[in-house]
Amino acid sequence: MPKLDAAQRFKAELLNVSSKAALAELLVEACAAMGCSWFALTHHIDFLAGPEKGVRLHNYPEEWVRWFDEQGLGVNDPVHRASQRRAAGFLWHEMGTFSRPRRGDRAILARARHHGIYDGLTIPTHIPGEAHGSVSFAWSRGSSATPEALMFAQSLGAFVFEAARQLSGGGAANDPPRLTDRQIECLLWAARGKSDSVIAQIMNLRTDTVSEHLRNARSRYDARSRISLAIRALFDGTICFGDIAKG
Amino acid sequence: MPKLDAAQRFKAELLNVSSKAALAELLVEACAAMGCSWFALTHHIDFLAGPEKGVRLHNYPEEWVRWFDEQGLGVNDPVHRASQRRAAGFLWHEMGTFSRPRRGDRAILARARHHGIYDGLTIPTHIPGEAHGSVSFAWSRGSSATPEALMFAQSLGAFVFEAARQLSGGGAANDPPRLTDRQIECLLWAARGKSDSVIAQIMNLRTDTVSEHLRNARSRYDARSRISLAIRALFDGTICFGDIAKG
DNA sequence: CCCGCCATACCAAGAAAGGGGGGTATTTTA
DNA sequence: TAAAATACCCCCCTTTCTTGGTATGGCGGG
Repeated sequence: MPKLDAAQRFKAELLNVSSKAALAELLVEACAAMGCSWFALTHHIDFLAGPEKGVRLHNYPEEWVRWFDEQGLGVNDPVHRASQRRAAGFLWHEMGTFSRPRRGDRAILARARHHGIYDGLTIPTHIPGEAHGSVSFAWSRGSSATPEALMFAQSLGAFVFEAARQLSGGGAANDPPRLTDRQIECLLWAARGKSDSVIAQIMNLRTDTVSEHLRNARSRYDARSRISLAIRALFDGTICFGDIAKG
Repeated sequence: MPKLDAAQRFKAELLNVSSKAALAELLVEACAAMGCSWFALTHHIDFLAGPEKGVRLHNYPEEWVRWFDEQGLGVNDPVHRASQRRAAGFLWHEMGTFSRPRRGDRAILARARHHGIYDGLTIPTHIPGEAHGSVSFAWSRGSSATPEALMFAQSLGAFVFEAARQLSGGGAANDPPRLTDRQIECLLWAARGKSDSVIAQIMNLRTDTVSEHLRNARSRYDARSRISLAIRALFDGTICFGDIAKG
């Protein structure tokens, strides 16, 4: 297993990549260093735009990817789902300890094995309001993802992500709508399930004023319902679960 | 500089910490391994109101912290600001290359030096919609944060974050309600902002059936509104942002 | 200095949607 | 075989969303 200084050489090269091809090449090298067969990088910029806008790079077997795409999986498979709820990297075979399995998950994993993909690890990375993604490395039959590999991948993951971020146009791309203080306050109460009139009582305002704040917030997010508003604001970090739970 | 296997031992211990004191002790050890003087861990679940709700752990000089708090800094200092817009860890003295300095930043950094803090590095970590945080390590005069230390810290950062997350009650959820397939399907459309009648058209059902599914889902979550339902289901992982974005 | 822009707060009316309550009847599954 | 899950139906009230307004105070550019 590679040492820290190997990781550092990768890091230096990652920060200088100028094309997807170069990035892919580096990831192949990382695979070699860890003794695994495949890598997959997803970097998806905008909640609304879907994954087309980000970077998607991998060397998975074509048939597996075709099946995966045909099924309309994408962010629906257990690995991606788990990566949305974690800060730290994880081994696929330990996923069950922190992510609740869903019906159909086993079928997906079985299908992956059918294509030779037996085990793997994933490093999630998130930047609030900008991009979310992950880097995965996958092993074929006979070998499996080790804690050592996880450590190595963990030290690289964030830099892979930064490289992808640069390739897809950098951080300046999309800043989320800004809400005013009052709009956020109203939104938080709404996210707690309060009606406009109750919010008005709480905030000592007229009901119409509350409606007005939420209306303006919706229009800034181009959201037609308060539920879309809440979820988009949650996704981009304008509000967070802690804010909501607090009330 | 420590090797990857040292990082791994830290990781194993991090995942087992049961108190803030134990976590602090581990971070002191990490400092020793890197040759730095101070660590600072912020894990803010609530980032408008300040860090009271999350975990805040550090061994900075008391006077520095007192000044920092009195100034009402918090997320306003250059390091924290940079950490909100980065996925990868960074050295403080390289911050200028990716984060535009703000008026007052220099004064803050000068003040830190006045308290002995000359250089450092920070590893940001984020989980969309849940928590934002960072781990920093700081060096006193004469030494400085090196790329090697950054690599080491990067490999640990996410696990430190997960440890803090567990301590603040984020990770361990008591078993959440289970929704049926149809309930989840309806909920996802609702979370995308669709009305019951529209959902019914999409799913080829009567409007009442959709309302029924959502009513049952609400009752399982003991939620009075669909917005509470959606947010709680999001929080416990029954649905995730990716699911919602997909539609 | 005035002007526009924005945040804030308030008002009203009507159409659409959500939520609570009561039902019935199949099919699947444990 | 009993319990769920699924699908459908009704009524009634509340809430949300949309579309029109008015008015105040702050802040920066010309």
